[in-house]
Amino acid sequence: MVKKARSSQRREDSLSRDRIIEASIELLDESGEDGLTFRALSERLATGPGAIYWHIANKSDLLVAACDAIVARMVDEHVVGGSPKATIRALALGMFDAMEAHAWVGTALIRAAGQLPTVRVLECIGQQVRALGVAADTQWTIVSVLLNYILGVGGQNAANAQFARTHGLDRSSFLDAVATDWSALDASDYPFARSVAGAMRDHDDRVDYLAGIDLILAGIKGTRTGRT
Amino acid sequence: MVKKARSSQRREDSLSRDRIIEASIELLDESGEDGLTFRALSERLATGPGAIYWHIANKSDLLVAACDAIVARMVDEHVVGGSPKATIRALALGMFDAMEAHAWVGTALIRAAGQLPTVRVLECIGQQVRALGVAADTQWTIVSVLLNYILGVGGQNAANAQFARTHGLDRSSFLDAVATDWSALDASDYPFARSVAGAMRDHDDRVDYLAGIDLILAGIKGTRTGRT
DNA sequence: ACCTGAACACCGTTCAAGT
DNA sequence: ACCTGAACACCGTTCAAGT
Repeated sequence: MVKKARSSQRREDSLSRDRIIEASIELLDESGEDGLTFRALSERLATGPGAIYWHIANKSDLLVAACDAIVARMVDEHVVGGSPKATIRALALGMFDAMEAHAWVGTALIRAAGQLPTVRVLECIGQQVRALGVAADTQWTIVSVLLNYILGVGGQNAANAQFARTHGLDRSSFLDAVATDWSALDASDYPFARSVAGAMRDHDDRVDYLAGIDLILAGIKGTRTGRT
Repeated sequence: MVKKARSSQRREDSLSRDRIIEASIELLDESGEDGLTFRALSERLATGPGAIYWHIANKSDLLVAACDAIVARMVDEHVVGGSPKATIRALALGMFDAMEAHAWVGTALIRAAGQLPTVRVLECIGQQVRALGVAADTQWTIVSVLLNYILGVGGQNAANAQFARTHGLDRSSFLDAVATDWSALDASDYPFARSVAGAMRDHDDRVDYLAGIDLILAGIKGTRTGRT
C-alpha cells in the first residue's frame, strides 16, 4: 500500500480563528455546505482536525462565524447613509447579492436565528424604520416582516442552489426543471402554480425580490417622509 | 460481552412508504432533526436499515415527504372557505401552529423550496390573492412576500427550538437568554436591538406573527373588497 | 417483490501525547 | 499555549444474499 504523500506545505503563520473562518468560507463557496468538514478544513490549513478545536467550539459555531463574517462585511459596504428607505433597499439588495455569491449563507443565517449575524441585519433595519418615524408599537412588526422576508427568500434561494448543485444543474436548467414540474401538476388542484410556471423560466429573481421589499416599504406610514 | 436483546417485536403489517413517513414524524417530534436516523427508524419499524431504501430514495426525500404530510393535513383542515383574506390568515396561522407542533418542519420546508410542500402553500395563497382581484402583474409579488415571510418566521422558530433543545432550555429561559444577550450588546452600535430586548421576555410570537400578516394584507389593493 | 444486515466510506469530536 | 493524529462513536447508503 502506497503511503499518500502529504502534498500540502506547512503553514507559515500560526493558526487563528480568523484564518480558520477564511478557509471555511473558501471551502463553502467551492463545494457547498457538505464541503465543509473538519478533515477538508484541516488539510487546507495544513494541520490536524484537533487543532481547529483549540480555536472554535464546534461545527455549528464555525458556520455561524463564517456567516457573520459575510454579513458584517456586507453591512459595512452597503450602509453608507442616504434616506432610510434607500438604506433599507441597499441593505436588502446587499443581503441578496451576498447570499447569491455565497449560496450557503441563506440556510446558515436561518439556523443562526437570534445570534449575531441576524442581529446585525435586524439592527440596521430597525434604525432605519425608527428614522422613518414609524410609531413605536409598529416598529417591531415592520422590522420583523422585512427581516423574515429577506431570510425567507435567502433560505429558499440557498436551498435551490444546493439542489442544483447536487443534481448537477446550472441555473437555467434548474428553473426549467421547476417549471416543468409545476406544469405537470393537476390542472384543477393547482391552477395558480401552473399559471406562474411558464414565467419561472426567464424571470429575474432579483427584480422580484426587490418588488417585494418595495411592497412592504410602501405600506409604511411614517410621520416623516421617506423619500427613495 | 452480552448480546443486546432485540426488544422490539416483529411488525405485523408489511412496510410501506406511509408507515415509514408516520414513524419518521414521530421520531422527529420526539427528538428533533438529529433524532431521525435510518438506524433509529428501522429499529422502530422492526426491520433493517436497508429495507427503508426499498420505499424511499434517501434521507432528503424522506424529510420532504414527512414535511409534506404535515402541510397537506394542515391545508385540508384550515382552508374551508370564507373570505380570501380570512382564508389567508387561517392558512398562515395553520402553518404557524403546525410548525410549532412539529418544530423540525420550519427548516425542512425551506430546504424543500419549490417542491410539493411549498407549492401547496403557494397555491393556496395564490388562489386567494387572485380572488381578491389583485392585478395580474402584482399577484406574484404579494404571494411571494406572504410565502417568504411565513417560511422565514417558521425557519427561525425552528432554529430557536433546535437551539433550546440542544442547550436543554425551556421556552421562557430561552427567551430570557436571548434578551440577556441582546442587552449586553454595545450601546452605541445596537440601540434598536437593545431597545427591543426587554420586550422579548414576554412577547407573544403568535400575535407578532399575525400582525405581520395583517400588515402585508393591509397593503393589498384589490378591485374587490377583501373583508375580514 | 420485498426484506436482511453486514460492510463501506465517511462524519464530528475527544484526548493523550507532544512541542 | 498550542498543535498532532489516532481513536471513538456514530452516520447515510449499498448490495449480495435470502424469502
